[in-house]
Amino acid sequence: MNIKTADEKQRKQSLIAETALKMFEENDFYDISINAIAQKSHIAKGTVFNYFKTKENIFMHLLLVGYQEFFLQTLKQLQQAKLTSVDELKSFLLANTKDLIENHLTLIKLNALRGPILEGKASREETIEGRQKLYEVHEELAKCIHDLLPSIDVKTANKIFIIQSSIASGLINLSNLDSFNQEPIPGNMDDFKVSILNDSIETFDFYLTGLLGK
Amino acid sequence: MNIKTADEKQRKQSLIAETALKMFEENDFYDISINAIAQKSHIAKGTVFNYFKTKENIFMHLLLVGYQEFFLQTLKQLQQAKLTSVDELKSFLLANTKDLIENHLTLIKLNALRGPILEGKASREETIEGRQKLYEVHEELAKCIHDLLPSIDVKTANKIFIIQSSIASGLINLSNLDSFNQEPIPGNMDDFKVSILNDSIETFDFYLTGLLGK
Amino acid sequence: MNIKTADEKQRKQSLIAETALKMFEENDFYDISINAIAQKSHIAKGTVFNYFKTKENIFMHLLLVGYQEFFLQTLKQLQQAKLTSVDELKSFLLANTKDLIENHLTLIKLNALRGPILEGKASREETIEGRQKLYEVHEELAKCIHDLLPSIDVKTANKIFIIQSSIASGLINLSNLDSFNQEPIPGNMDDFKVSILNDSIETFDFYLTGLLGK
Amino acid sequence: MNIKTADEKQRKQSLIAETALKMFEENDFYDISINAIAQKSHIAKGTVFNYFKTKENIFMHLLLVGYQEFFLQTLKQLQQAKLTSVDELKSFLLANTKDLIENHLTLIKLNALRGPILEGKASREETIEGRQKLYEVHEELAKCIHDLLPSIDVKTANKIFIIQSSIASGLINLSNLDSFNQEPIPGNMDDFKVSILNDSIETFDFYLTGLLGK
DNA sequence: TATGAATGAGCGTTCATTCAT
DNA sequence: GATGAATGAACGCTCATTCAT
Repeated sequence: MNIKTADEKQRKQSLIAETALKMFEENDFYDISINAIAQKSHIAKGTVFNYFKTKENIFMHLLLVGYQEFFLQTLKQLQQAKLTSVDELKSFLLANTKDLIENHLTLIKLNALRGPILEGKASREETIEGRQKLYEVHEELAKCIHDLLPSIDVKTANKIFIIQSSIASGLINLSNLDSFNQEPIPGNMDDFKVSILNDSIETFDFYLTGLLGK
Repeated sequence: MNIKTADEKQRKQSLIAETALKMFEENDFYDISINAIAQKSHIAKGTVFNYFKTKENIFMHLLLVGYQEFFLQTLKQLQQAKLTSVDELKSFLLANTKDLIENHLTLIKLNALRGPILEGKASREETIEGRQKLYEVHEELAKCIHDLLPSIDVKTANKIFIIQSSIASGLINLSNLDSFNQEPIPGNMDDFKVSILNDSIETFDFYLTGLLGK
Repeated sequence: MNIKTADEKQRKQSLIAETALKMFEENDFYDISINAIAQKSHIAKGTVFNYFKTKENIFMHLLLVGYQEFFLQTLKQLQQAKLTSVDELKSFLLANTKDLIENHLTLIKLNALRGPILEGKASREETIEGRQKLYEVHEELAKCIHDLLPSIDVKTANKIFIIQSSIASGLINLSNLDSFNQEPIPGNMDDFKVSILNDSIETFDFYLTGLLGK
Repeated sequence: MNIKTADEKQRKQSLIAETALKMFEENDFYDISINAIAQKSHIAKGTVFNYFKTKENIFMHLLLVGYQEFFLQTLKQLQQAKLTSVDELKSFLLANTKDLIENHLTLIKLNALRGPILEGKASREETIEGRQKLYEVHEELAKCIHDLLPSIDVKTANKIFIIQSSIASGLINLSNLDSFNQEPIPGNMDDFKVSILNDSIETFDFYLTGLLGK
C-alpha cells in the first residue's frame, strides 16, 4: 500500500474531489469541513492534505477540472454535430446549456466561489496551470466553432461560453425568490419564480440571436 | 434618553447597516466580522446584536432595503421619463443597468449570498417581512411599466428586473478570468476578459430585444 | 462583569501571564499549550486571546515586562547602595546576579526563545514598544552607574548587564551535562558538572575584573 | 545490495545528518520537518527513521558527533602547538574560540536545544553512548593541557571548554537586541549591539585571565 | 533496506453570540 | 439601551511516526 501508481493516486484524489463535489451539491463551501469530507471518503483528515494542500485547492480543482471535462465533452459533441449554419449552432448551444444546468450545476455554483473565496488561498501555481489547460480547451472549442462557421471569429466564440456560464450562474443567485430556506413564502409569488433551466435557455437564446444575428 | 424614539433607533440601525455595506464593497462576507463592524461604527459589539439578531440579518437587511431603495428610485425616474415606446423603455432600462452596476454593485454581490449563506441563519420573520415590502415595490414598478406600455404584461415586467440582476450577478462571478488574485495570468488572456458593465449591458440589450421585439 | 477598569484588565492579563510563567518554569515553550494555560488560569481559551493576540505575545510580554521589573528593582537597590568604588560595584553586581539566577531564572530561559521563536510571530508594535521601555530602564540603570562611578561610561555599563544575562543564559544551556533527562549518567561525571549559580558568578566576576580593572 | 556494509550505512546516516545540519544553519529546530530533511537528502521519509529513531535523535547526534569532531581537531592542533606557557595557551584558546564561532556556530545553537527539547525524546541509550565518547575526547583534551601545563589540573581544563561554549551560547541568545525580526528598531540602539564573535572572545579572555592568572 | 501513503492527535486561532452590569 | 468581557465550539492545518509493500 506504500507505493501508489500515478493511476491509484489519481483515483484517491478523485475520491476526495468527488466526495467534495457531492457535498457541494447540497451544502455551502463554509458548511463543508475537511473533517466531513474525510469522513465521507472513509479516510483520515491528514490524508486529504496529502492530496490537496488547502481546502480551497479542492474546490478550485473541482472548478477547473470540471470545466475542462465539460468543454472537452462539448468539443467532441461539436465535432460530431457537423453544423452548417448559425441556427444549428444555436440549437447545439442551447442543448449544451441544458446539459450544463441539468448535469453540472455545481460547476456553475463554483464560479461564484472562485474570485471572492478560492483565489485567496488556492495555490497560485496549480491554479494557473489548471487554468491554462482549461483555456486551451476553451480556445480549441472556440476555434472549432470558427472553423465550422467562419463568420464567427474566435474571440466571439470564446465569449459565447463565458456568457453561457454567466447567465446560468446569475440565475442561480436569483432563484428561489419565492421561498425562504426552501419553504414557500406566503402570498402569490408567481411573478418572482425563476426557473434556472428555462430562464437560462431563454436568456441565452436571446443573447445568441442578438450576437449572431436573427 | 432611556427610551429611544423609533427614529433614533432607525438611525443607529442605519449606521450599522451602512458600515457593513461599505465594508462589503471591499471585502467578502466571511472576512467581515461583527467586531469590525462594531468598531468601524464606533459602538459596542453587543449593540450590534440589539439591532440585528444575527450577522446574516445585517446583510439580508442590506439586500432587501438596498433593493427597495433602488427600485423606488427607478420607479421615480420611470414616472418622470414619460416613455412612449418599447425602444425608449429599452434605453431607460440600459441606463438603469449602468446605474445599478456603477453605483450599487454591492446589491448584486449580495444576491450571491442570499440563498446559500444568508437564508440559513437570517430570521425568517424579518426576512419575509422585508421581502414582501420589496415585492410590493417591484410589483408597483412592473405595473408602472405595464401602464406605460400595455403590450408588456406585469409578469413580464417583473421578470425584466430579475433578469437584469441575474445578468450582472453572473458576470461578476465570471469576471477577472484573466487574473489570479488581482495579478495578471501570464499569456494572452484577451479572449477571457470580461467587462461587467459592457457585457451586462450588451447581454441585457439582446435579452430585451428578444423579449420585447426588435 | 462587562466593563472592566484598566486595573481589573491588567489583573487578568497578569493572571494569564503568571500562569504561563509558572508553566515555563517546568516546561518548554512548545509543551505549553494555550489550552493548558487557559485551564490552569480557570478561564476559557478564547479569553486568553482577548488579552494576548498570539501565544508568542504572551512570552514576549513575560520577557519584556519581567526584565523591566528586574532592572527597575536593580535600579532602586543601586540608588540605595551608595557605591563609592568599583569594588563595591562588583560586589553589588554579583549579588544582583545571584538574585537573577535564584529568583528570575525564567527570564534567562526566555532569552533563548526571543530571537528564534518569539520574534517571528509576536506583534511588532507591542514588542517594539515594550523593548523601548525596557531600553529606557536599561539606560537609566547604566546612567546611574556612570553617575556613581564616572570612570565607567554609559555604554560600558549597559554592556555589563547584557553580558550578565549572556553568561547565565549560556550556562543554563550547558548545565546538566552529567545527567540525561534529570537522571544521572553512569560513570564519574564530576568534570562535567555545571553550577549555574556558581559558575555564572565566577565567570561574571572574572569578566568584571577584566573589564573594570582588578 | 540487500545487506549494507557498516560503511554504507554510515554514509547514509551522515547524509541525513549533514542535510539536517545545513538546514539548522538557517532555520529553527521547529521549522525543520523530517519531510524536508528527507526531500533535501533525496531519500524517503521512512528511510530517515531507519537511521534515526526520532527527530530529536538526529539533532542529538549532530551535537554529540559535531562536538567530538571539534574537540578532536582541537586536540590535534594542541598537540602540534607545543605550548610552553599559560599565555600561549590563552592565545590558542582564543583562536580556537574564533574557529568555533566562525565555523561551527550550529554546535553552539544545538546546545540550547539539548536540555529543554532534545533530551525529552532522544533515545537514552544512543545519547549516553554518544556522550560518553564525547566525554572521553573532552578528558583527553583536558589531560593534554594538563600535560603541557601541569599547573592547570584536569578538572580546570575541562571546565575551560564548558565555559567557552557557555559564553558563545549565551551571546547568541542576547544578540540582535537592536533589531526585531532582522529589521532595525527605531532609535539609537548602539548600546545594545552585541557582536557574538568579539564579545565572546573578550569575555572568554577575561575569564581565562581570571581563572589562570594575570 | 527503502518506500511514501496513511494516520490522527494536537495545535493556534477565530468569532458569533450571550449576558451581567 | 449600551457595553465589552467571556465563552467554547469549530475551524483548517501540521507533522512525527507507523507499517504494508
